[in-house]
Amino acid sequence: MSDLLERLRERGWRLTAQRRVVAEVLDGDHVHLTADEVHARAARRLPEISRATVYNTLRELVHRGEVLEVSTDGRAKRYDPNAHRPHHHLLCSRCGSMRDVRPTGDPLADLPPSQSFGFTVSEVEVTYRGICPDCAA
Amino acid sequence: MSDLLERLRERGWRLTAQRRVVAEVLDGDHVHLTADEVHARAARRLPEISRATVYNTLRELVHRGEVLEVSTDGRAKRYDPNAHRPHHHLLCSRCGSMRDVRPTGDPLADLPPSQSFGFTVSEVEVTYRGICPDCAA
DNA sequence: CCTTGCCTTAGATCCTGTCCAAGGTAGGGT
DNA sequence: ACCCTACCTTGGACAGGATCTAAGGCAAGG
Repeated sequence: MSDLLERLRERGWRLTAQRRVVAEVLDGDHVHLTADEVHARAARRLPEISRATVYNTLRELVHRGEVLEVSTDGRAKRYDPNAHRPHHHLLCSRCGSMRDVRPTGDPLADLPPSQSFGFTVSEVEVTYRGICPDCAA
Repeated sequence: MSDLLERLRERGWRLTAQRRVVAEVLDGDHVHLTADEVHARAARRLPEISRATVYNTLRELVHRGEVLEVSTDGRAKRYDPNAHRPHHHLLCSRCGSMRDVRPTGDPLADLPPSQSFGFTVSEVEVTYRGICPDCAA
């Protein structure tokens, strides 16, 4: 993700300490953090960073297609830095944690035109739900 | 859904005017209403019904498997009375409206065991996103 | 028809996320 | 190297969705 910042700057993104830290946090563990978790981690390196800035930055990264926003059943949204390789998610119904998965098959192909009801379909999201090893223990 | 109330009463559900009205609202148009929409419609027949009761009743219907709860990307959850026939959803990214769809193929079968990461997977949800005919117009 | 325990209610409260006005700063221009 | 100015950041207010609470209401078994 080091080139991410470079790429964005070329597209006219003003590079600030706050944005750098947010990007670095996302680049880190490749987990799926909530906005508040991103804020907490960013604040370890930049204590004055505000929640609003984290939200703003995440929103823009999502907008620019650099980060994926995944909603998790009414809990806080999670942010997935793995935006460039198509994949789906495995969600723990108990604790809300997630993992990336790459199922076989193409669900978009599984939607016959007769089932489109006039929608212009552009995206499919597949969510597998279950109990994660930690919660099962 | 007329037998729904019967079924629930047999399982020890106390039958009240409020619960009856909520069930009737859901049974109606087979659309996907939000909790507030359910409340609004219920209030047309039972003006004193409170939001809390609608939420309580919906939560229980979901818990008992009689109604499906579908989250829609940070907007209000929607409630789907079509809980007994497996299907998936088509969601308008602009207005949040939904339709049921029945794609071919079984996404659960598309998740190889090597991709389960120790989760006990019990459910798959497929969400097709796009623009509905009304919003495209 | 009475009693009991489950329901309902209004309103407070919580959680996520967005908005706002005021002050700060990156970085192009000179 | 320094200034400007447009863009960013900030904290706190705000909004929407959903849950919780304490007090009173009522279904339905006895």
